[in-house]
Amino acid sequence: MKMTMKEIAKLANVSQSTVSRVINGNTGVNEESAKRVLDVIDKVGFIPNKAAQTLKRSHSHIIGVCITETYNPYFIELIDQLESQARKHGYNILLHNSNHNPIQEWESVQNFISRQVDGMIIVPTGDYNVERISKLSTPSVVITQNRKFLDSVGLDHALAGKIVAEKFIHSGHKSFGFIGTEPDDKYFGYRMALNENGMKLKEENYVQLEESSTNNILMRRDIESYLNQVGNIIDFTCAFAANDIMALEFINAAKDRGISVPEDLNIIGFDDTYLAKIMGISSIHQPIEEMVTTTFELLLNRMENEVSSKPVQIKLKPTLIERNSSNLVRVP
Amino acid sequence: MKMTMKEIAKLANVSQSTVSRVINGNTGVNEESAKRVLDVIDKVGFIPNKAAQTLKRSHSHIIGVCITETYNPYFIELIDQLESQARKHGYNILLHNSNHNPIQEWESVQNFISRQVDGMIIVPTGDYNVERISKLSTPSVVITQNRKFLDSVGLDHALAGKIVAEKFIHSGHKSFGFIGTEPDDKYFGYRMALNENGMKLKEENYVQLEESSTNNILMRRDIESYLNQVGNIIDFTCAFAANDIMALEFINAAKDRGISVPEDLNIIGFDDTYLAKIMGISSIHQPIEEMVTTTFELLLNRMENEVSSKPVQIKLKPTLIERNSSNLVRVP
DNA sequence: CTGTTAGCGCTTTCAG
DNA sequence: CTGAAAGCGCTAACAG
Repeated sequence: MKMTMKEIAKLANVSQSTVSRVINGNTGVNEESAKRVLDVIDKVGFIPNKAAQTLKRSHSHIIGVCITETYNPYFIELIDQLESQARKHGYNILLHNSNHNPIQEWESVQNFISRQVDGMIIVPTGDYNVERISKLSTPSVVITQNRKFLDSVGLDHALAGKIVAEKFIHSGHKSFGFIGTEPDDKYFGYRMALNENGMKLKEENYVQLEESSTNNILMRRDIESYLNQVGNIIDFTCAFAANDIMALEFINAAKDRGISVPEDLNIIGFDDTYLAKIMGISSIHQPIEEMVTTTFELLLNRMENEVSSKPVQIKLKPTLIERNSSNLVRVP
Repeated sequence: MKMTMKEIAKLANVSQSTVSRVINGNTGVNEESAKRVLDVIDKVGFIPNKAAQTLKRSHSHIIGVCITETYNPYFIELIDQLESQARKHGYNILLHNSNHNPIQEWESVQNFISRQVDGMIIVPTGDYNVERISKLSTPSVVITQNRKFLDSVGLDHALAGKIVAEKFIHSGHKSFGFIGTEPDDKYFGYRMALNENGMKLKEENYVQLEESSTNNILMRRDIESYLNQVGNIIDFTCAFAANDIMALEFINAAKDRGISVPEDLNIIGFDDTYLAKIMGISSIHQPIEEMVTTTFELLLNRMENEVSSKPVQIKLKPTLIERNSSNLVRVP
């Protein structure tokens, strides 16, 4: 069942190298023999062994992709783009999930190396491994975030925060909230823009979720506990959520307490996943397709040119997609 | 930067085969030399070339996975399980997405073969390729569906339909709806159970969505057009949706017309994705983890034993997870 | 316990 | 235009 070139060669009455030649582009092979080879290949359904090709050519046409989670639908759209654009360029995807675990991340990277991947695309678990990844001879690019040492294509999160802040201010809001895990650029950009406009983000209006709340039971529990803590009285009339799931969960929790969105509370999420689309939640859109396109440009460039120039940091621009949840009705 | 065993051997003053021995389990190697080798490996960060190993051992420790879409969050949970369980067994995942396209599916399979995958796990696009896949020397198992010719682990969809039907009848409903693309086992099981209980599923209560509605804009459009067609009057008080997204979209569309769930309309979805969990939608739960576990059992078994026994069809049992959307309030 | 040797299946000079 | 031959990095007899 599993043929080799040698056998094809015998069947077609040519040498193995001729078989190889016709498979790799036909250059300089007599039409007759070429046809004969092609016929045999077709008849027996021969498929060349890529392990051997990889060994010989020392490149595999595989790209290792390591993401941090699959919980957020955002990552699915990312995987989808990655897979389809990779294929467009003639590459396959070896997919790993680090689950936010730096050790697992490093193991994945080692695995990629051992498989002779031609490049890696990584959503890092943090700063843990980026520097040593940058020292490897296999080119990598960070996606979704910006990190030193490596090419990276992310989003201008601070600008996202600013856009949201300005939208809220423009709508006439006076008290603001934030829903997220640890403070990040989104948060800082949001707060700063608020300050610049003479507004303030009160500390008690930071609905802080545990970093580990990457599953809905925990997330909802954290939200409930916040709400109970403030006696079910939400002191803000608008809030920026660090992702769409958080936005949605907060909206649900509020609704259970008779607080309606957008009537009593305006919410803007982040990622603009289909969750936001289905539920009519305003959200900061990340241009995933463009992000992936840019990532491949960088990666393919590094793969082709040995030249190791300085890493570049690309920050794409976020845009606000307005839907019902920030559609001021009677709030302030 | 990229070392080979030969170089390690030289640095550690042993032969290449000794290096190979210590890497592959240390059996029968003098402790001294072993330690020396290990030290060198550690110092230079040597990682063996799996392409060479694959070529030599003629197995790759890769499993090819080909799914049909990423739109439904159900598939994400599937990918996640597949990846983590594969890793647990020492395998990596090569991920492809056929996008419901049989031609792409076959290309993926060929690609898998060329990469010497040890096995394949496939969500088929239909019956197009299963038979010829079954003839390949690489073992495969179908997941999520049941198909002839190949080992397959799916769900008892007809039973799911029956469970839903009985739940609705038990709640006292008298008129029933169905939301989905083409009629399938879910639908038939549902209708049959209804009939057996003296009830009827009227043809005009079949909210038929285009097969291609695998993105929310199209799906919503189809729902809207159905609703407009029936003059915004929903003739049923309960409906079974073929997946959670459809359920949610229908609930939203109904809500826009002043029809509340569960007050005026009960809905049960399918897949029990986090969408259902977050939104409080009752749904038929698919035991994804168990499904994947079973799939690996079958696959690993085929991979280890050359014996080609008859393909087995496994149908796991669905369960209904009741949430708010089927929580009868005043409907019938 | 360890080194030597012969390939795994393919690509790629090098001659002819 | 085409065959012979070397070798990619590794494993696994086979001798010692």
